[in-house]
Amino acid sequence: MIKVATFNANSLRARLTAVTDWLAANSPDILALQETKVRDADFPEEPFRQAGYHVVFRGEKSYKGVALISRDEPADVSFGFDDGEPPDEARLVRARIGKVHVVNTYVPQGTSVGDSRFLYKLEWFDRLGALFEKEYTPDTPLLWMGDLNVAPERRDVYDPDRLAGSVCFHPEEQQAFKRVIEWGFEDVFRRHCDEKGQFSFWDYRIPQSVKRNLGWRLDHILATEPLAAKSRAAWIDRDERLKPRPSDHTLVVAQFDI
DNA sequence: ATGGCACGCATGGCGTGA
Repeated sequence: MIKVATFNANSLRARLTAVTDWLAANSPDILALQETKVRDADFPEEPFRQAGYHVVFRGEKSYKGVALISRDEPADVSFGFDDGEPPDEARLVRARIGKVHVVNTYVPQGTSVGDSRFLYKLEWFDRLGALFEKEYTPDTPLLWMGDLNVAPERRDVYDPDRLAGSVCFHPEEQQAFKRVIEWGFEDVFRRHCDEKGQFSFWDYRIPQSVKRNLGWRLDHILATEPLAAKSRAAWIDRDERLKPRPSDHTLVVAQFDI
């Protein structure tokens, strides 16, 4: 069995102890991090090495940043897109880890509907779809995980009527996301849990948002069909979000029998 | 009521996040 997880840390340095404690307590084989908010020269590699993990990362000052933390040494590591447009390396890292290919993305949040950054987000999904098309096949044992910044369905936000048309819960984003999925992914979390009210993000600004469960499901673990068929469990670690000084996201976890 | 809170920064207010 292998265990994989994804986590938007909202600053790795602010969350370093939380992440290393979580690794020690949960022993995942692969952890995908987003929003590390640290330039490569300042990345805290040593605590992960001491914990027995390999780590590859790409970040920039203050914003963005992705990392892959793994028991096995990652092979064929690459960052960003290679499609002639700006590569946006601090949002995409991919590698082969053991028998599995992993793509870890921090999809642009989009700022607000109509903003140029919202259009960039929609294009970003198209670029990602082209990357999957070019680099993999749906038969590849492939994991796509990360902060994808889209709640795909009504059951994935706390108040779908109120939030209808909001950034991260907008039909155009959902369609762009769905187009990528239709290339050959299955939502591994949804394979194991179809309840509403299963969230991975709760806004800091809403009082008692976690206890009131006013959240969004924005962080996802998807897999191609041959790999999804081997998944045995998936869950959201809500308790981590209830600890002191949390990220505004929490971890999504899945296990595979491989 | 479109607020709030957390983070990083050649900080003391601002841009960003979602």
